[in-house]
Parts: sequence; C-alpha cells; structure tokens
Amino acid sequence: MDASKVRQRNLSAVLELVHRQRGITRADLTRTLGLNRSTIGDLVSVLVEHGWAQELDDAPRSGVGRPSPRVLPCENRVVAAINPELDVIDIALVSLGGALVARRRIPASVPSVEETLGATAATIRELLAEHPEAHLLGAGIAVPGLVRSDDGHVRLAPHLDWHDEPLAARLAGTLGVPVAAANDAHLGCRAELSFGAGTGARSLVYLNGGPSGIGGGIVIDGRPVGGAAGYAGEIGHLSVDASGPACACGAHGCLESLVSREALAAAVGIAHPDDDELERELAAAIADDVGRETATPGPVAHEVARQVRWLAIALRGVVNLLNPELVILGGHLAALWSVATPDQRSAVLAEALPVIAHDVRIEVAALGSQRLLIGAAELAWDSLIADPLAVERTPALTRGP
Amino acid sequence: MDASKVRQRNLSAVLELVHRQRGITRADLTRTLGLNRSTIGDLVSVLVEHGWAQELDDAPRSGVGRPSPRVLPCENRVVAAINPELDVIDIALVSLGGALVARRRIPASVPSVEETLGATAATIRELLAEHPEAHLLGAGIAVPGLVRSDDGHVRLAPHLDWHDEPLAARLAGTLGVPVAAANDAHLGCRAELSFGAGTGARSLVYLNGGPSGIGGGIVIDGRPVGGAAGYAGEIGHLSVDASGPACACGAHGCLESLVSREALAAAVGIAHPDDDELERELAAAIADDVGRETATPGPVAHEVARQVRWLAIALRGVVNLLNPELVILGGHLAALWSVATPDQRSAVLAEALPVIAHDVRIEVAALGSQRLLIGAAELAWDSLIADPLAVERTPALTRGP
DNA sequence: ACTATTTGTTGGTTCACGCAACGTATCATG
DNA sequence: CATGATACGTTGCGTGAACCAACAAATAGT
Repeated sequence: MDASKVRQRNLSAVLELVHRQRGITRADLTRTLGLNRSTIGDLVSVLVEHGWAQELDDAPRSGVGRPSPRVLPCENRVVAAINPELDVIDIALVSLGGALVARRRIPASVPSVEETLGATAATIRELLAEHPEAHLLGAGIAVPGLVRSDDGHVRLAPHLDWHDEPLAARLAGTLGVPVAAANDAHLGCRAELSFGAGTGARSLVYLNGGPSGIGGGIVIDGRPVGGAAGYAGEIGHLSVDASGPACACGAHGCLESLVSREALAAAVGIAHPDDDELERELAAAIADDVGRETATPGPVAHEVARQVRWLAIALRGVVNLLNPELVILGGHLAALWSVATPDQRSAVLAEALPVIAHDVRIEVAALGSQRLLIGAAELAWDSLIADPLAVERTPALTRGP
Repeated sequence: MDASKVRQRNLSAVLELVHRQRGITRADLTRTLGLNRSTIGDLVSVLVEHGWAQELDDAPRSGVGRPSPRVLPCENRVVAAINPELDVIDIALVSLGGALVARRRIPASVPSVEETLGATAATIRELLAEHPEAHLLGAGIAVPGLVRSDDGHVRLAPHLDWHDEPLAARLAGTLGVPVAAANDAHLGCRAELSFGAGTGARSLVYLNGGPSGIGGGIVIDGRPVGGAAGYAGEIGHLSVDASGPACACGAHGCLESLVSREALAAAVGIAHPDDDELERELAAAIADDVGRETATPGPVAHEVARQVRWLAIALRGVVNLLNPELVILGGHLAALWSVATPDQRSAVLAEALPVIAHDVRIEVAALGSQRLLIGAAELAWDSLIADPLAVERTPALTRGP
C-alpha cells in the first residue's frame, strides 16, 4: 500500500461513484469519500484528462453557497455485454453509467461456442461501426451455467451443452479487449445491486427464476460473493424436500424442481410466456377465481400457493444462513411474488428466526430484460474502474473496423 | 485514504501477521506484504516502540545470507475471553499470538446476566492479579445466542433465558476496556480460521454441534460473515425435511432437530457426554457391531447413518450456495464425522453439484475446548489490531486491583 | 447592495513509502 | 581459513499524494 496505490484506489473510488450514481457533484464526492476538497478536485481533473469523466456546470440550485459542478461519466466509453441464451444471443454496448447504447438480439438455436463467438464478434463490430464515437474498453458475458470466476472459463452450461470452454479468453482473442464471464444469475444480481432494487444495499440475496431453472446471487458487505471458484449462488439446488422429486442435477427435492416456470405456465395454459405475460395471466386467472366466489381456490391459485410454500422453505434457510437486509426476486419468482396474497407473503418468513426475519425486505427485481446485459457490463467495468489509469498503460486496444 | 490511514493500515497488516503466525521474520513480512525492506523495518520499529512486538535474533539458520530477526508478539498484552454456558462460565486471559495465559471455569447454573458480569469481573481481576505482567486491552464474549454485531447487544440467548441485554456495553462499563460480543459458533469459526483447521482458508463454512443445537459460521474472502446485523450462520435452522418434526424455533424440519447430540448420546446410552467421550463411545459401539459380524447394522451405526444422511442434505445446500473451499465440523458433528464410514463420508457431497463438490474439503475442528475462548479473544483483538496506535491515543485504561 | 454560506483554487507543508548505496551476517568453496 | 556469493538490515534522500489555510467565486437571504 504505497502512495501510488493510494492514488489508484482514490481514483477508482471517485470513478465508481461517478459511474454508479450516473453523475455526482464534487461536493458530494468530498462528503462521501471523506477526502479534502483540493484532493477531490485533483482526482476529478485526472479522470477528466484521461477521458473517464466530464464536468458540467448545470447549477442544480441546491441551496446557498457556490454551486458544485457535476461530474458525469463519459458516455463514449463503452463495454460490450453478451448473453447467449437458448434461442437468442443478446448483445449490447453499455456506456459508463450503465446505459444501453445499442442492443441487438441475434436469433439462434442452442448456439455452440463457435457460433456465439462468431455472431458476437461480428455484431459488436457492426454496433461499433454504427456508433463511431464509442470507444470499446472491454466485454462481459453472462452465461447460463457454472463459470470459473478467475479466468471466465465455462465449466458447464447444461442447457447450451457447453463443457469446459475457455470462453472469456477466446472472445478476448478475437475482440482484442479484456473479457470477463460469469454466471447469468450472478450478473443479474450485480445489475440489481448497482442500478436496481438493491442499490445501496450492503447484503442481499437475489433469486432469479428463468426458463432453465432458479439461479441466484449473494452480496455480502456490498460485494458479490463468488466463493472459492465463482460457483456460489446455486440457490436452485438447495434441498427443500428430502423426499422430493429427482432434479436434473442428480439430487432430490431441489428448489427448482418444485418451483418452476413450467408449472406456472401450465397452470395458466400458455407454452412459453415471457415474464410479463406470465404475471398478467396469473393475475387474471386468480382474479377470475375470486370473481367466481367459490370456496375452494382455483387451480392457478392452488399452484401459486404451492410454489410460494416451497419458496418459503428455501428463503427461510437462506435468510437464517446469511441474515441479509434484502431479498430480490426476479423472473418467474417475481411474477409469483406479485400475485401472491398478503397472507401468503407474510407466511414466507413466518418460520424464519424472528429476530432475523423482522428486518428482511423482500422486493421484486427492478431492471427487467436489460438486467443481464447491465450485469455483464458491470462485470466488464469492474477491472477497468479498479484501475482507471491502466488503460493508458497498456498498449493501444484494437477497435472495430 | 490519506497518508496516516496508509500508515495505520500497514501497521495493522504487520501486526496481524505477527499475531496470526505467532512470530514471523522481517524478510517474510516484506515478501508477504510487498513493502520495501526499509518500510517494514520502520513499521516493525514502531510496533516495538509501542509495546506490540519484540524482535528476537534466534538465527533460525534458513540458508545463505544475513539472517532475518523474528518479530514476535508481546505476550504481556492480553485480552479477556468469556464464554457463559449453562453450567459454567469459562473465562481466560489470552495473549497476543492467541495463547491462553490463564483460564478459570466458574461453576454456574443457568447464570443470569448479573451473575455472569459479576463473576466475570471478579475472575478477571483475580487473574490479572496473578499475572501482574499482563496488560489488559480488551475483552470478547462468546454468547450461545443471537448477538447484534455492531454493539454486542444480546437479542436472544434462549438457553440462558437472556433477552435484549446490552451485554458488551455493560461489561465494558465494569472492566474499563472495550468489549465485543458475538455468537459462540461465529467465534468458534473465527478461532478455527485464525489458528485451527481453517488457517489460510479464504472461504469456509463451519458447523458446530453443541448441547443447545447446531450453530455455524461463514467465511468469505477471508472475512467472517455477519450479515446485516450479525445473526448470519444459523445453519442449524436450515430446513432439511419439509415434513420433519417441529423445532424449538417454531419451524419444521430444521437440521438441528434431526441431527442432535441427544440422539447420539441416547444411542450409546450416556446422559451428558463431552465431545471426546461421545466420539469414543460411538466408535466403540460401532466396533462392537462390526465385531459381531451381523448382517444388519446395530442401533448406534443406524443412528449415525441416519444423522449423516440429514447432515448431507444441509451440507449439500450450503455448499451449492456458497462454494466454500472447506467445511469444518465441530462438536458432536466432528464425532459423527469421525465415526462415519468412508462410504457414508463420500456420499455426503455426492448429490451436490459435482463441479462444486469436487474441490470442497471436509475437516474436523482442530482447537478443542479452547476454541470459543480463542475466538472470543480474536474478536477482541480485531479492533485493537485494526489500529495499533489507538491504544496510545485513548485515555489510560483501568487495570485490575 | 451586503452578508453568510458553500465550494473551487492555489501554494506550501507533511508524511510515508520507495530507492540506492552501504554495512553485516551467513553459507559454500577451495 | 580466506574469499566470494547471497540475503538482509540500515541510512539518507527523493517523490508523490494528501492535507491545510487562505483566498476567490457563486449563490441565497435580508
């Protein structure tokens, strides 16, 4: 920890605030970071010189005293965000500040790694050509599977049938910028932490219900938890019923084999609904039930109640284990939560330890379909923001044609 | 992060290594911390000046070159460690470096807070009088219950029947030194992390089976996890059987209601065995079974098998959730593990995700009956080591008579 | 217009670490 | 046993980054 490390750390802290708050006054920077006015001025000027930030005097009239200029992220600095799925490869450029500059969804059908890399590289080149002001600094990939965190190596993505692919390294080779990869639910969690329902939270648990199961992410002390190798967060494979059905993973009674999108979709009679459609149909079906004023709940309400009960068992365990301040539900779990009755909701943590359950908030994810792309971009920004001057020190990065 | 913070941080880093390694050469300090030789020399001399460390030239003959002096913790600096239990209040002085200087077990019977504080203060004064060289700098309390981490407030210690006691603050008032308190299993985990089976581990999960249930601790990135308020780690109340028996906590199918010391003790026919006794009796009973060469396992082996199966379900979930590199089992869970057959052991993580399970080690706790006291001391050392010069800045601390 | 308040700016100061040169203690070798 | 190689402690100096104090600038209220 010498002087230059201090400089790097402080620059990084300033840039992170500028990024996550999408602009912040110098006065707020001094208050938040506890550094001297003159130091903040110096740090900001360095970031401006190096093209990370710009200062804008738009006089927000906050009160007496000289107004403080706002420090804004330079939005021509972008990273690429990639999310290969079963039927589409979702690709975007995301600017500093977390805004999607451009997005393209490439149709695919269980794409191989080669197809994914090819389509990704071509699409990113196209997007960069359409946005000549954009300067690409890195890329992040959200993979539906187990990804080793230190090198972005995909150990297993069962639904894509990928096995032991050095994905990040291969894409870095073709793009010429640093590439990171991580599990998709991890990155959904990161996105919600930075810009969504978890903004400002120090500890949270994120559960996402997707077509391929239930994934999750954990945040402790404001930092995402990867575990020893990056595979942490597999909440879908928490056992909730010792005598439950077999799961694809080989175990029995996993959460994701009892709480599933398919069962909800089947209850409302739709084949492959998206999240919004699923929520609408569930709400409509339950409203119909209530309208009929029958004593017994309809099949949809019954299925919702069943799934909420199983979800409760998993949540109880996770909450007792980690004592988070916040639980965020995404995907079909958000739909499930939205249509659950107040009684069902309050029953969810009724059997958790009361001292712990009392202070846990349960919320629905806020970022919608951009979540994974924003999360993948956050992953890419991480190493860049951690050392803002490193870009200058490394040899020039290649650009699209 | 100004210059003096850097100093504080580096002093703290040096002192922490001196403490946790119980002495380390200056050469090793430079290598581990990446600081310059001259800087390390300066930092060490400051620690020596302020009474934290001493240098010893005992020429460990490590190879060519000028031998590096060893920096040793000053063992006359001590903290008090307190562990109130149902039948005894366990009190010790623990020196820098983690060695028990003196220990006294005060018989008690479900002691109240007042009794505990009175006995503790009196005993610490006695111990300090017997060790006039010892200089008391702080205290830590291991409480069998839920303890708020920021102020050491006991929210609930069910077996002691303590409710909302500002324990740390009250003891600090009588002792005149800073006092911290935390859950006993957390502190067992800390002890194993610093000096036991978890030395050097970056991520681990600790499960302890005690008379009052199963507690636990979690370590992520080398740091103990408290969660939002410090209540994290309640692994005993992870649900492992949705249709399981009711637990004292009000829920159903909690791990600790299916895997219990009482059931093991009953199987071997002993009322209140200690950990060693329990393990011996279990091993003996199983050996007898094997000696009889019967086809069906005896009742003890049967009970062991049953408990290992339930433990497996909880461990599977925790491992999938946190991807730790190490799981440490203590108390009767250590006994259970020790007498389990190789087949039973290898079945424990057989249903966890293979990629994760492959790199998880399961080990038995190493620190025995000193564990909680060492952990409580570690808690007390924390704030002291974090700012080694703070002791000089605060007004003089009171001493025992 | 004038004052109080807040914030940016500037030049000087301090502090802690790195660096390079030198001194010192050990080991290996002839 | 002398010599060289190696590794490490010690010393004085240089540097970089943050703080501080004084001043300038911009706003709100009287």
